[in-house]
Amino acid sequence: MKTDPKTGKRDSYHHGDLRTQLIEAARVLVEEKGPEQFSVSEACRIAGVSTAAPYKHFKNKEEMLQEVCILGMHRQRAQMVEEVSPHAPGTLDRIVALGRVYVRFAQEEPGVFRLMFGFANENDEDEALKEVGQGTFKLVQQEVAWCRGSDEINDQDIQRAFLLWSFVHGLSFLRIDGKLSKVDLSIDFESTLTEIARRVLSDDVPTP
Amino acid sequence: MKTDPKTGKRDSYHHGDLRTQLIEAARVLVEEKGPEQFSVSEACRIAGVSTAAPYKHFKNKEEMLQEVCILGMHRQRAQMVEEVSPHAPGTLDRIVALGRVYVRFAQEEPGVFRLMFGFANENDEDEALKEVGQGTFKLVQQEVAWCRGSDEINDQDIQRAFLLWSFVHGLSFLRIDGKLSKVDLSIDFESTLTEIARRVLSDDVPTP
DNA sequence: CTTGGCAAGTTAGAGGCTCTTACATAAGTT
DNA sequence: AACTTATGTAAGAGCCTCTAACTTGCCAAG
Repeated sequence: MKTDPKTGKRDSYHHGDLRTQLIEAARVLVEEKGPEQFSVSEACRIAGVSTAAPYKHFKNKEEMLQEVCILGMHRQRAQMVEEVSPHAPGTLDRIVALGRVYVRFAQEEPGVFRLMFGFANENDEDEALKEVGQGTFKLVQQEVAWCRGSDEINDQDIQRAFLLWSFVHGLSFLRIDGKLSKVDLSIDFESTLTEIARRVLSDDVPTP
Repeated sequence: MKTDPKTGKRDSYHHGDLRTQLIEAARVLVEEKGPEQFSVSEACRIAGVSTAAPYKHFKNKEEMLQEVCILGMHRQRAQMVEEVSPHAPGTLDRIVALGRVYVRFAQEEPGVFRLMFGFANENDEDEALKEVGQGTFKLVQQEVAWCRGSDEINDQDIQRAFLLWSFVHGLSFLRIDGKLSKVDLSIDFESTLTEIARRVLSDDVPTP
């Protein structure tokens, strides 16, 4: 059932694992050329099947990209959970860890990261997408509440979690869009994230 | 030289103002359907010319979108300059005004706003784009320096300006991507922006 | 062991898009 | 009036997405 990577020919008529391999091919292509430039045809060439084959597994191109998108969100979340775990609950370190994963994921998989947001707005109806996204945001809210010394998330926590999210989101996009190179200042992300978390989570900030 | 909006027919063989009208049609389409969905053919239909006509005025589709992009950046900058002027230099109000324009522009012209960033990364070579973008960022840096009580921009100012930019950038994108509606908390942008500016520009922030 | 059904491939093709080439027309210049 | 240049059209190559109809091979029931 294996495909020959050179010729794209298969042993048998049936592919065996086309759906999975198409998603992986799509992921690679999205990363290589950006979400816009991705074409189903090219993914077919990689998987070694006819251009009509994907339509047995996906409704259309969009649904294919959606799978890439969801897998990306799961990877991101898994990294967050892992990277947060070494730190004691209720510490800034955990919040910084979440931010670090966010920014790093954007840098390591800019194509998928773009897809995750260039996409979700139009496909807002999709429940799976919405749920994963909200779940990840809940992680941040919970950390903020713990930092405050409470298990319960209140409105202020949500507000502050959203501010932190906005910040790392903007930072991630500016970074992958190369806007940082124009700031001819090298930025240490670790300390920047810590600094921002401190400023957002402080209860009392003097007016400058 | 006028085109009949109903039939798309013209009085004369020559259009007279095709370049301008194509850019405007492109802007409208980018706004209506998003930068991805924009097609040159559709712009031609609106302008009432053959699909080959644009190629007398633009190298390709990308160059057409680039014009839309640059005009957008100029609009954004003009709004900033105007909205900042009523406030006294060296006040937080001016910084907040810049942020307000940024977020508002994203909301009022999400298509063009997306284009301005989904685009610039690939077309980094283009000098015109780079210059306008850097110029706008310089505005923020200058305001930050003034807030500090100096005319000279130092490294800390650049750093802080970049933090502010990251924040409003992320806020803008999360907003137009509808991620805010999922935070079932209504957010007052004016006070949020003020709060963030305060926190970023403070010299001394207590550790939470 | 045959056979009928189903899942998952194929080929062919419709209709859309970008962009090129060759030609046609208007407008300005000498 | 003739030449030149700018700006339009028509036709078509070569992509793309997605559909329809056909084919192949697996699996289960008789």
